[in-house]
Amino acid sequence: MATLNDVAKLANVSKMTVSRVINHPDKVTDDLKELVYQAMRETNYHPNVAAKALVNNRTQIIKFLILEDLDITEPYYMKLLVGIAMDLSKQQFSLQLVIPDNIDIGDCDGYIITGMRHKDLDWIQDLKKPVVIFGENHYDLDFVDVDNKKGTMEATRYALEEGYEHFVFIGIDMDEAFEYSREAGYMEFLQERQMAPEIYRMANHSHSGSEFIQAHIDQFEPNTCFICASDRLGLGIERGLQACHKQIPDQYGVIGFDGVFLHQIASPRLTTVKQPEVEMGSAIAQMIVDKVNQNNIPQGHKLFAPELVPSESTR
Amino acid sequence: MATLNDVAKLANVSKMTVSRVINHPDKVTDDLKELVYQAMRETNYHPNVAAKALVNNRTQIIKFLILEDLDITEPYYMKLLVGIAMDLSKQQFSLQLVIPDNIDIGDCDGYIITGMRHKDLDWIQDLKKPVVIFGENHYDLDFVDVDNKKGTMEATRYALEEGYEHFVFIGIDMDEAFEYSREAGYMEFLQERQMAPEIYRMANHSHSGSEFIQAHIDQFEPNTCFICASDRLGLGIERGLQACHKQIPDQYGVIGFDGVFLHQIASPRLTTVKQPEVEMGSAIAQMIVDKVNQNNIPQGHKLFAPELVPSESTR
DNA sequence: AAATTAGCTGTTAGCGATAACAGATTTAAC
DNA sequence: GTTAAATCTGTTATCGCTAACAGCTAATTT
Repeated sequence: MATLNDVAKLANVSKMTVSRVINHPDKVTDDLKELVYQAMRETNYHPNVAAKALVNNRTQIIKFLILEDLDITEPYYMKLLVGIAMDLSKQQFSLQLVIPDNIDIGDCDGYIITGMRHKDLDWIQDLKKPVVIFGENHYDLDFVDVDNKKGTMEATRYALEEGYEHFVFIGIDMDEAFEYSREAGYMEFLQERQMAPEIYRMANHSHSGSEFIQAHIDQFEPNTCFICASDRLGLGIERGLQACHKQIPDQYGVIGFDGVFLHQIASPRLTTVKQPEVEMGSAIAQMIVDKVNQNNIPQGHKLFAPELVPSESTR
Repeated sequence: MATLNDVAKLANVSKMTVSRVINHPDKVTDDLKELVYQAMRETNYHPNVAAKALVNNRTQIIKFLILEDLDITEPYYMKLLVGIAMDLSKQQFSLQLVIPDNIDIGDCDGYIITGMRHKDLDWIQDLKKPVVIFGENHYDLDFVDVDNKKGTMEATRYALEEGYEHFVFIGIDMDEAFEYSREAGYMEFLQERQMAPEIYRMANHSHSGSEFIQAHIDQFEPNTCFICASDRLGLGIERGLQACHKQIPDQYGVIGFDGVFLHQIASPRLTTVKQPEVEMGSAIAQMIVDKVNQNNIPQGHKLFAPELVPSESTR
């Protein structure tokens, strides 16, 4: 591998000039810059990450902490991870995956955390390195998330446009910001139209959705659309309706949330609110790298517009 | 952070001795070793990865290449990744995730590759760094995989023990080693008992399985058990049977393969051949690290015994 | 008992990069 | 035209660690 020195010799300048061309190009004349760029191309120069890390007292490592139970979330993070990993490597950072039962050893330059709950606030605030959260929160922690409220709002609007007359929200019984936002989007849309919301909350499992429907099917008139807080619940609702011999999408509609894998394997395929996972991953990566480079200054938050993907579970 | 120097001072030895205690403990007397260990504990010493990497001309980075389409495999690799990541970080390596549409920049010490197909052989053999494959192959490339043959063998045995009389294999129409091994396990088991195998191959999608059953249900007498090459196919077979109003598990049994997420959300829950993903991940990590440390010498392969997990889709 | 050897431990140099300072050159100012 | 200021480039030292060699002590040999 070519080093700074090789480039410097070829360009007939000092290592320092080459280094400056890379890190402070404004402090070098254009002539020299051209020379150096040329030499870099000829030698196929790529900076040595270890050396850079050493001299900057960095590790070039970002840790990705998944605080949720993997058995539940398994498919969810794969694409997010891809988005994060792609962007981090472009910036010469690598990723370390950390899950709870994996004692966290070794240093890093920053953390990306997902699945954060209230109880985690204390130790997260005590972390000495920059942190970015995936998932909205009200703690002044920088975060990236999908616009949950907008998602359910559009889902409800879509259900209305497709001619359903009743709208029931199937939520997750968790005391977390994303759930409140999803409920809020649904409620706000209905209230603007003088309609009363109807919300049920349950554990985020397909079987809870299925059992719930079978136990309460009498309460739900035909032409009802179920807006669900997750595809997993949506899948369960579909199953429950099928067990009751109801027609989807004619008699009942179902809309999920996430658009991560599960909606594809549902039958009928689930209309869902799809999250732009890869882009969100990139954004998180960008945010944590910026934060590392800018001395841990706050970055605020970024909400991504979800996309309603119509499929077979609605008309 | 404490450095070698800090430890050395506290223990009243030279940096070199401390370094030796870590890397060549046999070349240091026990007394000194104790002293140094004590000092390391007191200073809470952790080696600086960047410095180590720099001096060893390493990157301490392993790349994980996923050559398959992520939309298909999404949930599959998450736990494997966790296993790999856990073990790699223990050895002070970090992971870089690489997928095809992500130009692969930057150096690394070794590769873990999954989803390899025949056509990939050439460039993989040309890689200049150690490689370990996830997935069996006949190319003399070191690999880790589940014992595919054993898996379908046990699945078929289980179906027989549960009283099914006919055994049909639903395979994936891919010309790859893992598929042949899965078929071989099924065939061998039947042939030992003088029974004729019956194999159908199709695309690895739940919908292909479902359509296949609906088109050919007449060919399959009751008391047949379908041994599937994937949970995805198993799920589809279940759906097809249900569409034909057949009883699972009484009239027909279904056994999947993988045990990665999908079997849980099937209804009835799918009996499956579960792969020990996390352990396989650890093994891959260990293998690639050994290979890096041992100058790229061949490591052979490791097959992991799968576990048959009975559930609702068989008696 | 002197000479050889084996076994530890310490010293030096260098991995590839950068910050801080010093030095050289150009430009501006009087 | 000399001096001061501004701008650019090079030199030196350093980040934390380890290989290679040098140096020392203690054990072994003759």
